[in-house]
Amino acid sequence: MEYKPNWLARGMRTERTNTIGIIADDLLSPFTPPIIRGIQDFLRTIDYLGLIINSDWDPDLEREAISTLLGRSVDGMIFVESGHLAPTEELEKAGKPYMFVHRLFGAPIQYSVVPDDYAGTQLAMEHLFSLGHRCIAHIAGPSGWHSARRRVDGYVDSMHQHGIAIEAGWMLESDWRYEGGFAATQQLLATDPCPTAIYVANDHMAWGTVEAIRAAGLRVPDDVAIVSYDNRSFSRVLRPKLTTVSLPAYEMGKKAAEQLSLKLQGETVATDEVKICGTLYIRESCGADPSLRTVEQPDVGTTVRHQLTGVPPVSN
Amino acid sequence: MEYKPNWLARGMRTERTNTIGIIADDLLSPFTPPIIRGIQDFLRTIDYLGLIINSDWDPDLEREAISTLLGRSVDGMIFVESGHLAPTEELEKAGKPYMFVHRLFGAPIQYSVVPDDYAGTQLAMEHLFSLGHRCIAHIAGPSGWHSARRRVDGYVDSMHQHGIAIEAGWMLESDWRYEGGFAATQQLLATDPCPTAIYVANDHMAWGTVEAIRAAGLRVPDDVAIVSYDNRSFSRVLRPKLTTVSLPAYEMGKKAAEQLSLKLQGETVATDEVKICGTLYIRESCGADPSLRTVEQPDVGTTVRHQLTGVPPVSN
DNA sequence: GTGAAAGCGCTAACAA
DNA sequence: TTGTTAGCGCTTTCAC
Repeated sequence: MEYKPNWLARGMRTERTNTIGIIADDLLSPFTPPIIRGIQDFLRTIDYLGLIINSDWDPDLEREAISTLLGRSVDGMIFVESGHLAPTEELEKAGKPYMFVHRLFGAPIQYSVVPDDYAGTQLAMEHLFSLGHRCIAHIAGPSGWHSARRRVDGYVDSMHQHGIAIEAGWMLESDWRYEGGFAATQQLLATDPCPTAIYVANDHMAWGTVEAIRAAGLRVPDDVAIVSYDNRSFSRVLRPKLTTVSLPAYEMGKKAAEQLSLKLQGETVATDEVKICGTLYIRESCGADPSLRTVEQPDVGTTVRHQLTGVPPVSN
Repeated sequence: MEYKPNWLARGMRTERTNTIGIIADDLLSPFTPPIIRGIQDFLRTIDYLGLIINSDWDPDLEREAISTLLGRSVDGMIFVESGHLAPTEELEKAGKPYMFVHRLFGAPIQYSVVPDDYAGTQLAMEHLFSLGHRCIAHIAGPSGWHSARRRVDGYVDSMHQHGIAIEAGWMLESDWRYEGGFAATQQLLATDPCPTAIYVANDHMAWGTVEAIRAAGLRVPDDVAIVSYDNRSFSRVLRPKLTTVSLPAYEMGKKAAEQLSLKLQGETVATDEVKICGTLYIRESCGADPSLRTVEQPDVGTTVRHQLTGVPPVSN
């Protein structure tokens, strides 16, 4: 009968606000929006809402955010790509449940959802093997990052599992960036024996790899095949379109929210890291048969917008 | 003395929660995160927090979101890229202030912050003129979008102001996408007289333009110069790096929050659209003297992260 | 000036 | 089962 409860009053009484706090390093980091979207979509199913604060990688801001959120009586918290924090004393004292998603640095931590970079790497490597490649090089990210190290492990193990020795110079550490990928590739092309395929640890560097190969007068994928990682939105507009393993940001966010909701209901949740594996998006940069290509989903929203406005779906 | 107020109780008493609702079409739309970040950064200065809900371009979801937010007693609302809504009856009845940011379609509306695409276009065109170009073509976005139409107006007026006639075939409507830009450019290159510069209405199409020009055996910027619009993050990793006018998403969000805070304080705010002009990022695609290039700021957070982790700043 | 008390809307506990 | 009431923590009002 038109009755609309006042959530403030209810929250005051029940000590439950149906709100959680989300502390993100920075909303503008590339994976933060999809992680948060995943969180939001799960929260919606349990009638929760999220209050988002940016900590900008600043420990003081992060502490302040925790304090602010506690003052708002949130029921729990999720730390998104939060850099460094072991939960503050204040958070522990409050006894509210919390989760971490996609912590990038530091030792592994409890109640944390992370990408399964090792398994994702296997996906990429197996694809290359299935296409007949055996001389596969790897351009890695900076070793300070979890993801970079795990992708290296995956590469090394994968090669060994196929009984292939990794030649000197086939594994290079770079910096995640276009320029780094470009430079590393130039080095690689001067290697003997020269690899026929390169597993590049992220899409940015892979872009540089594509351009370096072209600059050397070679073609992708005919002369050198490329697989990379992340499935950033530009990877399907680059030519050739990149074959890449997705970093399952959305799914990770969803999972973290799900775990949190379990804790919210008082259930005991396994403390160890939850690993989520991405998917291989088969496109053009490996030369796989076109019939194998992943069918691309339109970006969320663009089809609805299309129906609404008559304006065609736009890739984001 | 360690006293921490309970915001719920305070809110119940004062009818002020220091919280606003943010209804976004979709957190994953490219300009939504920077707009929200702008809102958040302003809100922080007045001790407010934002509750974000995605409406996914669905009028029903949007109505539901308004209702949810009202139930949470937010003090006001901001609609981010919300497609269509004239405020619902319920919102009006609640008497809470609200603002729109970056409404993409439909008739102009009150209390709305939008990009000044006309002025931004002048920036782009003047840059081209200053480089000596007179034969300038325009690849436009779909005419259903405000931004596309205003960018066309800016182009046409700018040409006329310089006393230049727009040749037949110099103005093409496309679809915002890489493929559209590519195809339009091929058409343009077959035009006589062939333009020496192209003003492309967004970065995505401009990417296609670059590739089409290359495919025709011509060079950017030597044979054809390109300016575009939006300043998407990939525009500075594309080679040549795109000279482009930014869509000032962050600033728009900030402004909207500022306007809302004025309304929150009971001040009367001008009802007409607030227009925010972007900035011209001079890079490589127009062939401007290197000394004129805009100095690039590192992405928010990456420098802090650098200090924290020893890992170099990464472009997002 | 200081201090006590009422009441915001709800739910949980208790009484009938 | 149904109905009544106390009280969550704060601010505002009103009495002193």
